[in-house]
Amino acid sequence: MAGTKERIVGTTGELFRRQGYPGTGLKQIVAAAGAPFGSIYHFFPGGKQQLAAEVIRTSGRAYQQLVEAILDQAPDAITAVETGFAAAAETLVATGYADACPIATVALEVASTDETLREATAEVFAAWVDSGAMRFERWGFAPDDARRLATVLITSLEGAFVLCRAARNTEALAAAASAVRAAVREVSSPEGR
Amino acid sequence: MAGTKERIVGTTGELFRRQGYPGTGLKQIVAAAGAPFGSIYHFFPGGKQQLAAEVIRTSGRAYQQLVEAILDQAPDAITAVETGFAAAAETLVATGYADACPIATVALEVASTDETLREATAEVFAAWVDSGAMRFERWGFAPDDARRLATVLITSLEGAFVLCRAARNTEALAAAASAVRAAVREVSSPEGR
DNA sequence: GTCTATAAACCGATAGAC
DNA sequence: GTCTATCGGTTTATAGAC
Repeated sequence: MAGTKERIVGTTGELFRRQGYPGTGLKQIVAAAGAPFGSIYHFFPGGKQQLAAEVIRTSGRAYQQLVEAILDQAPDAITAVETGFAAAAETLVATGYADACPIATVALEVASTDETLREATAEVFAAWVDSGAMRFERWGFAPDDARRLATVLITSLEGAFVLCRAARNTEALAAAASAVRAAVREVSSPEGR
Repeated sequence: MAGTKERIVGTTGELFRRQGYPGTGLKQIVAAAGAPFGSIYHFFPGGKQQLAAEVIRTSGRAYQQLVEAILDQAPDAITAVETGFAAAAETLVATGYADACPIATVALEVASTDETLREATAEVFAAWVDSGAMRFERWGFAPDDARRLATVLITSLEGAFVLCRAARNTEALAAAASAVRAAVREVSSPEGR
């Protein structure tokens, strides 16, 4: 039994993921959330921007926990990459190529248009990198390698999401996975470095 | 001395790159292009959607030629990856993290909302992969490796653009470049395959 | 605090003068 | 082919009843 505010934030997150920030109207949000229009300005006096900032941070945190749950089951980095990309592909297909990254669309939209929201997306991505780096360190990598590999993992997923959603197939996800595996292996057995 | 239509298409491309599709108004387009409002519907009877479709294909083709010009100067794949990512980082910094991929924002926005425009973005990405694959073949890679590496190159760039524009630094671009290099090297000297 | 009504501005799209 | 005026409709945001 979620409160009205939580329902608005959750619904807005789903709409942002599919339609982006300017593409989603407040009217559509309250209609989908089953909430009265005034509730938005009751809970978010700062209007659409304040709602968006909270949505970015909330769905960013939720997605991070989802990915962490997957990564933490893996015994090593290669297995983690394998299962992570497989799970992403499954979700993508199962949702008709709609549910990829919850904030990427908004991140690109606000990067040059809304400094407040850009900072919110930057914080989310930074938290993801930190979270991933911690796990790569746990799998035995040195701090800078761990940070670099976590960045590689996230950028590869994000880039593959763009191509896969456009093409409506998972080819880019498979190719991206192979590159991340290569990057992990190169550090694990550094023969040409 | 570009015609009004070409000026509208060019201006719209720049606005889409920064603000996305629903975030850019037709009024803003004609104002920025110095064209009368009626010209849009004179040249694009299908309205905003038809204009967007032409913008996606046009800027997709232009960006492809830009990248090809860089890749064709490289003697081998590793050098090409190196200079390609370096050029992307330079452009990003020089434009205040605005000029990254010309169609990624729109691609994510329309992927689940406009089937016509989604197909346009899919065609552009497919052409990019074909173009890159041809060059990797020229550098000595087998057809499927070439296609996979081209896909890796494009997805890595796209994903890095998302994080770099959000964070306003080029760290993700550097990490992504290292992964693409690793993927190329792994095929060049396949010891663990 | 919940909900409705409405304001003021803006949207895409159209009509029609020139 | 250029340009302006305007139409409905929708947007974000607010005022105020309950």
